[in-house]
Amino acid sequence: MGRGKIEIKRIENATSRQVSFSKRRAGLRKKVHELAVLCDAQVGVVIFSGKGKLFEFCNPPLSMMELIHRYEITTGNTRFQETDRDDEQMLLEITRLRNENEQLEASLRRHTGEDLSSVASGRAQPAATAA
Amino acid sequence: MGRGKIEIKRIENATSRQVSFSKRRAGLRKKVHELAVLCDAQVGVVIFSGKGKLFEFCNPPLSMMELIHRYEITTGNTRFQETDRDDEQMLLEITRLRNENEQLEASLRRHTGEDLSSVASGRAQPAATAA
DNA sequence: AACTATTTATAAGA
DNA sequence: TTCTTATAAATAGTT
Repeated sequence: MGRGKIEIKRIENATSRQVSFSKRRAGLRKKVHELAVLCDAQVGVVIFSGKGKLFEFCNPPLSMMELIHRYEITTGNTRFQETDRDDEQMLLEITRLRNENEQLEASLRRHTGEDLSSVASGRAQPAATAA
Repeated sequence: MGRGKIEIKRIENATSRQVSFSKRRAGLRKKVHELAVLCDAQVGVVIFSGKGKLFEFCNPPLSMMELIHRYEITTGNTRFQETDRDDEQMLLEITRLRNENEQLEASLRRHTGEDLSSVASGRAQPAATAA
């Protein structure tokens, strides 16, 4: 779409490449916006230039990170699956230890009349709310 | 670009909307491919239709997940930061509980000659290797 | 799915 | 870089 037809292959001239990159990024952004609005879709685009500079666009209501999260949930391709499994095990371990602890304290109370504060020192706020 | 100019607002007719969605997705895919090849860029697109169906495209050499990873590293916007903090706290809690437990067991041993197996049942493999 | 009248995007030039 | 414009490409409405 221009003064001449072009082949779709890497533009060798660095200046032309940069100019096309800039123009086509703008074009893509517009297309994404139109697609999202016209067709009621959620769209996110991530672009890294050859030199590694990041460009991104994403239409409301989701942010790019939210969209990525939805993507990961939908595909099941999430590095969180592994993490979540570990977290679940840690949570189970914490629960198990707390129960064991309570039983030990109860047993100890049965065998002594002493205050347990000397052995079971003040407990900090638990951190076991993580998912 | 068609028989008539259209306003950029949600297409109310569901059939037209679906047709436009399909056509424009194809157009977008082509634009993404051209941008990537012509300008030597890495591009990834994620689209969720209104009904939640996922469409994606990403040019080589990266996969979408690899691109997302690069995105997260570049922006520093990774949900791992938060998760890591929670994991660290859980690990600390597990360590604290185990220490407390040991002390309780020791105290209990001091007060009884009994086997503790009745109260402190066999402990499972700890899961505390998560990052 | 195809067609095509139009609109839109953009390559090259200024 | 920004503007211009000739031309290629995308697509809205139609069949």
